[in-house]
Amino acid sequence: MASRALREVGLLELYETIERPLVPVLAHMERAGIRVDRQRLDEFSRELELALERATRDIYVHAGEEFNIGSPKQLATILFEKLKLPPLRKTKTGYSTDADVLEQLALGHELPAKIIEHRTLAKLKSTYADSLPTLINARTGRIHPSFNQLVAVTGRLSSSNPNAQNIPIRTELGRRIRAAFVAEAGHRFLAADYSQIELRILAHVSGEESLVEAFRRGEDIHRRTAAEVFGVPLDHVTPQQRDVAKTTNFAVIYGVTAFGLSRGLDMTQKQAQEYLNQFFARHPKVKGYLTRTVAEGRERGYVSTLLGRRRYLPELRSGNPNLRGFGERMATNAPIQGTAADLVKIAMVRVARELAARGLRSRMLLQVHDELLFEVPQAEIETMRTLVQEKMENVHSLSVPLLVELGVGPNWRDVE
DNA sequence: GGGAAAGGCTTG
DNA sequence: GTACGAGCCTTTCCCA
Repeated sequence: MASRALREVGLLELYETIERPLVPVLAHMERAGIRVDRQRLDEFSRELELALERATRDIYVHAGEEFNIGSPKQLATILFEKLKLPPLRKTKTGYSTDADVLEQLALGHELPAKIIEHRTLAKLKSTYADSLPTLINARTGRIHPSFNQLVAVTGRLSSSNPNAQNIPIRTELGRRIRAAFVAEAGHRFLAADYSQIELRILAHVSGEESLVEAFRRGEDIHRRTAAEVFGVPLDHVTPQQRDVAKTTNFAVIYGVTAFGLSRGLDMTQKQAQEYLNQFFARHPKVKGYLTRTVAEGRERGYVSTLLGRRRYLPELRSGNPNLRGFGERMATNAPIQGTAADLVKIAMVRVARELAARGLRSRMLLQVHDELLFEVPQAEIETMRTLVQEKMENVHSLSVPLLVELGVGPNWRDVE
């Protein structure tokens, strides 16, 4: 019987208290769906079309001929054969033309920047502005994403048809897509985000005092890291130093390598290695935690989250150094990403339970890994602010506080 | 004509 | 040779 097998591997509680109760919560979210403003997207699509036509004409002029801009193969021929620009990186089948490469090439020619612009516009148009309206359900007038519980190996959810977890936010143009996700008349969206949840989990599981103390004091964690790594007082940290520290912090969570960090920071591998050495010198317990986690994974064959969720990693015993390296990065990342996923899922179950128990009309609509989005009747806004923040922040007691940031607004872009 | 692979871009 | 986890789009290739 399944529950006996789960009990034997210590996963019964995870199943009974998190995964199974989550099923009806996800079902409710899928049935609820979310409203998107078709007119707004259609209008934006027409604007994008005009911008694409302009960009296309520009590109043909700079290239000296017409070609299919959507074809990396044809683009590579133009850039690296016709225009003799330097090929910076290879793919399996030819020369890479990705955004990183094009940004470098843009320093020496006008065409690459135009290609980037064209790709940005084409992406927004095809994936979002033109696709989302086709997914509007005729009966509900809303789109109904699927939340997949059995896809991501770390325990995260994924989302499809559409993927509601990669709606643009980083650029002004992209945020116009987000603005088309609108709350029902008489309602507002309430967005609740965990602040720095993965770094807080790293602080907790490693026991690293400098991180734990910084979070307890409510400090800017990247600034604090910069001060330590660069050996300067907190108020002498430059924005550039903070940026380096921020990237380094993420690199550690991702399973750090000097190579990867050097790419992220646009510096030599040697310089990146020096930052890492300095980081680990100042954070010895983080170093110890990472080493311990990999060793344990190698011995047991799997690594675990705080709540016992497992990721099996046979790669850790591979004789192939490349494969083993992958395994080691996955081993350091999975417990952190997976613990965050566990905590968010628990919070979802508890918030849903509270909504039902109190007969509230607010509905949970989306989960984006460390964020929950609710549709809230005007009259319930203050109640929901308090309820959601309390349930999320107190989901589990750690050695550092969990902080949730709230925003309210008429659409998913303008929540503040 | 259709499916799979490749390359690329979006997000946390 | 490399950052961790996903999904969707267009082009290209290959086979029936």
